Amino acid sequence: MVAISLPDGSQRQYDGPVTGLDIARDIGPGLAKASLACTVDGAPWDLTRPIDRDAAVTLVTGKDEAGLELIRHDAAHVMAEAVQELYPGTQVTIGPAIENGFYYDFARDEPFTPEDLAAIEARMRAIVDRDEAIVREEWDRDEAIAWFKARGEHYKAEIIADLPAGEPLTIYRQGDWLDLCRGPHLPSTGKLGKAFKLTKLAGAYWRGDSRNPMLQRIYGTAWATDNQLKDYLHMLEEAEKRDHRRLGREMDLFHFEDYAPGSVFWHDKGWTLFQTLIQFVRRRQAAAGFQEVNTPDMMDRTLWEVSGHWQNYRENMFTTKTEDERDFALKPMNCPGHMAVYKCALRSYRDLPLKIAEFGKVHRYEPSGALHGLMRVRSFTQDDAHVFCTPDQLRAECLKLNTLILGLYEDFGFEQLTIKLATRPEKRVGSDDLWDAAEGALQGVLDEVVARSDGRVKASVNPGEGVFYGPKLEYVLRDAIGRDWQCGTVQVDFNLPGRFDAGYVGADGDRHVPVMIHRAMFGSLERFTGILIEHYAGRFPLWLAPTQVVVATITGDADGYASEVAAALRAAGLRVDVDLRNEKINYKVREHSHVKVPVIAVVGKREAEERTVALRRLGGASQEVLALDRARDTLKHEALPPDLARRDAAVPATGMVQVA
RNA sequence: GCCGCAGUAGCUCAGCUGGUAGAGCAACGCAUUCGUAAUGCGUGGGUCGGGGGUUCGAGUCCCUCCUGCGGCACCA
Repeated sequence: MVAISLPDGSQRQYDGPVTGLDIARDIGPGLAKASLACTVDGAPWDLTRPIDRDAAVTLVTGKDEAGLELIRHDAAHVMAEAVQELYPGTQVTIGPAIENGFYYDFARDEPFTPEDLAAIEARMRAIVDRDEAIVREEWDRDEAIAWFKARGEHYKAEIIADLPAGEPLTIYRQGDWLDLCRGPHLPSTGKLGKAFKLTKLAGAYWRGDSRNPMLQRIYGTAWATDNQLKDYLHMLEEAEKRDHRRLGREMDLFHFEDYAPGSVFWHDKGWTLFQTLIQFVRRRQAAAGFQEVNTPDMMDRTLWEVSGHWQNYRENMFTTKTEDERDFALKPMNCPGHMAVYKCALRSYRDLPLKIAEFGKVHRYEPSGALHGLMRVRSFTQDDAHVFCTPDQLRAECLKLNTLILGLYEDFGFEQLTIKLATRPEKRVGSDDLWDAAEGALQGVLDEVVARSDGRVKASVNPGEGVFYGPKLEYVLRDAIGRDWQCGTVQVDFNLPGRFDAGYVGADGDRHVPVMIHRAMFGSLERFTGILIEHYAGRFPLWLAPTQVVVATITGDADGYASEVAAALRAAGLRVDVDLRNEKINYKVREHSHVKVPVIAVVGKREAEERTVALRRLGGASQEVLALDRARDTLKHEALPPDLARRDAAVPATGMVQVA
């Protein structure tokens, strides 16, 4: 007897071994049809694999996340079968399910072409039509290795050889084709359905290591229903519409040139946005006790040797030799410059913590394949700072930085965060004792931050991902369409101050070495601007919009008044354009809406006579007619950056103009 | 850096197997003064990414370099 308990609490008795499919059939033909796999006491289990003991069984369908994953995994297998049918001699390697889809890495001398994708997809559909039974088999390890080797499947043989000995090794057979796989799988290829599509071709290193040969990866997406597939493809189109490279051109924010790969040409509007962000950070960090400095972009090699960059970061640095044979480097980081500022005076413990900030433009030679719009560039501006403090102050200072950073993100609506602790890398300076201390300090900070965050902040570890001089906390934020971006960092550094022979006089009158904390909040201002463009899809909140208001006339009669309106709004600090062109108002509204101007102030004869403006919000269909003074005050208030808005809210309004 | 793909007017793109370039939008000019997402007519604009080669002849074929796109690797 086998007793099966189901998720609804019911129990079923069977005389002997039973399969998930049997159980599903007993419950109903609809469920039998919909079931893809099951779990047995929580473990994934093939639908047709016998269960010979009492167990809790759950049936998995395409509606479950686990079911979708099965579909994607099977899609990978079916694709591999199709590829090997069409292109004999191609070796299979690995093919997992991933978010929204799957991929499979193949080894083949001939490159796949985009046209091949269509052929492969067609063959996949044929395999689904064949409805081949997918059968689980347990094989002996050595036999499996020999079997794959005999067929020239060297990668697969290598994978099996690396599997821990003693564990049962499972092979899934579908038709004439088979693959090593942990499973589970669908009962047959027909169950896969046809809601899939091959999406892209790419190279990928064997085992993810750039020293290994490059394989050919084919990506696809797969879903339980055609509608889900359609929705997903539609979502991709929408994401493309908010691509910052496209919006940057359409909104006239910036451009790139072939002769400066990875360096931005900011246009007036983009630079206005960029500077607005800098002003915002500047106010916030000044309030937190930072002083702002500026250090040279180019410094002598000897400085970089002291810092260790010349030895550890050279391949990322732009260097130059001058006529007099001196080596210089464009700064890839601001820390050595800030060390110089710190060191140029005798520091006492009373000066600590000393917080030095700089909107420093750094240059890094990034691999050509890494460049990507504003997101990955070779010259960028960091909202960088270094906190020099005593070891006793370290923890409290890290916590203060955390508060500052999280507060900043909230003002842009980024509330879901992951903070990763990146620990010591292989290539590093300093003793293990120092690394132990630094990693311990950050772990402690992280634990406290997570504990106090009400679940908004998640923590994880990135082993070996620290910088060569110290471990770091990486702040990863999630944007409006669910993508994660690493922006801020807090790095603890017990090394650089010593290398630079920096010191302070303690309360005991002796000389001590300070601890240094490196921090960036937005990280790269260029990249953060790109993230914001995509996050807001170009529809910036009023305070960030490069052009906040366009005053547009209906007829030439209103030109004089329009200029008056613009002057009044500009006097209130707003960024205003005037559109006096001899065009229809429809045309003007359409054009300014396309470039995402948040407010269009329409003025015609009527408004001129009544001294009003008709405000039209981006995306809105209606207008609001306000007296000019009223419109000015409303917009001025709305255009306040969040920090200044809070300050104003905290101070009872007096009707007096506030001086920033 | 590696794999694949691409580079034609400001933008989006067409240009079959080689026979010295085309559309829409934008721009400019003229007319139109028209109340909330495209007024009409007209005009100009390209050494087809750079260099080299094959050919009587190259946007089209070959080589090479550059840049971009999608991944991989790397990373803010």
